[in-house]
Amino acid sequence: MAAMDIANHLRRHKKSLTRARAEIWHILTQSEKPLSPDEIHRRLTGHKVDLATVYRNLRALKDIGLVREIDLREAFKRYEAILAGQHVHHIMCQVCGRIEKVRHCVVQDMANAIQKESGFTLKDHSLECFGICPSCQPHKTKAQGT
Amino acid sequence: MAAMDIANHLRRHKKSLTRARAEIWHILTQSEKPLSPDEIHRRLTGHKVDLATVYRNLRALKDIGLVREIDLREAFKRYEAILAGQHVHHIMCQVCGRIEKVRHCVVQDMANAIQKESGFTLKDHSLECFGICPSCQPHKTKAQGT
DNA sequence: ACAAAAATGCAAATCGTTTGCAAGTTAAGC
DNA sequence: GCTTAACTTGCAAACGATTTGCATTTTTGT
Ligand SMILES: [Mn+2]
Ligand SMILES: [Mn+2]
Ligand SMILES: [Zn+2]
Ligand SMILES: [Zn+2]
Repeated sequence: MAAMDIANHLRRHKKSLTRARAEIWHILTQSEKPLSPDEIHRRLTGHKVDLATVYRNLRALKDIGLVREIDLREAFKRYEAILAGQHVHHIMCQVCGRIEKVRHCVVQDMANAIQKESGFTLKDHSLECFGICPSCQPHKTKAQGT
Repeated sequence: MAAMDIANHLRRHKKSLTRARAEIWHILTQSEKPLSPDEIHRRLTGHKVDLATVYRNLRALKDIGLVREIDLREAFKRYEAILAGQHVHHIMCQVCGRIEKVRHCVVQDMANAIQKESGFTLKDHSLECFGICPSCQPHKTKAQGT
């Protein structure tokens, strides 16, 4: 989604391009990881924006396909801009919480199997991974014999 | 997880096998789909059990690996018994809400790619699918030429 | 600039889930 | 079977993320 297109995309869906929306969109496009509504709210610097407005706008942006909602088993959801129609998943370190993108998606390969097994037509999926990031890898030391 | 083993599994974790736990476990093992805390609560027939107790027990069972928590983008989480250490995913119909198990898991194949791309060691993942079930498939009619 | 449509701030409401505490139940050893 | 410590429960209150009603402000299309 090119920066210029957002206004048109919004207009097509009868949504206005407001100050809050522009700023939220900018924050999301600049972030290297998905952000929570509260994180976004705290990064809003210009004109004051209510947290409820952040929630309303995230939902609006999600509804028209500009933003993706992500569940990483936290108390809240995270949101990220969908750039160039990209499809990504995430992996979160179970030790330090670091989050990275995973561009591989092997689920398409699964769709046929699912179709045969259950008769469902696959439309969408969530795949979130959890593991241990390079910095948190347990150091391999020689066994100390108890 | 054989029915007899649950008591031992609980004991190993310093948990008691209470009336509520036994009944919740029974309900989960009988259900063909993951249930919400409220659904479980409503299915409890014997001695009265508080909803808070259902939540506490679901968490306890999850913590010791007897139960899996599932997020299907609803307002609540669902829970299912982990039988025989099985690893399953789910697919939910976007039209009627029907939920079925997906036994295929292609994520393992992805682990190597993730390891190479991000250096993360994969420990766990969530994969939930959304689509259209056989009953809800749009009927293919001949094009009417507008 | 103008009227209509959409969005916002603010405060209150929602709602799934959690928690403190006193009372009840279970586990384990005798 | 008792006895006690550990664990669990009911109940009501608290929590925290998210949503909503409504009066007011901003944005849009002409
Ligand atoms: Mn995918
Ligand atoms: Mn899997
Ligand atoms: Zn880490
Ligand atoms: Zn269906």
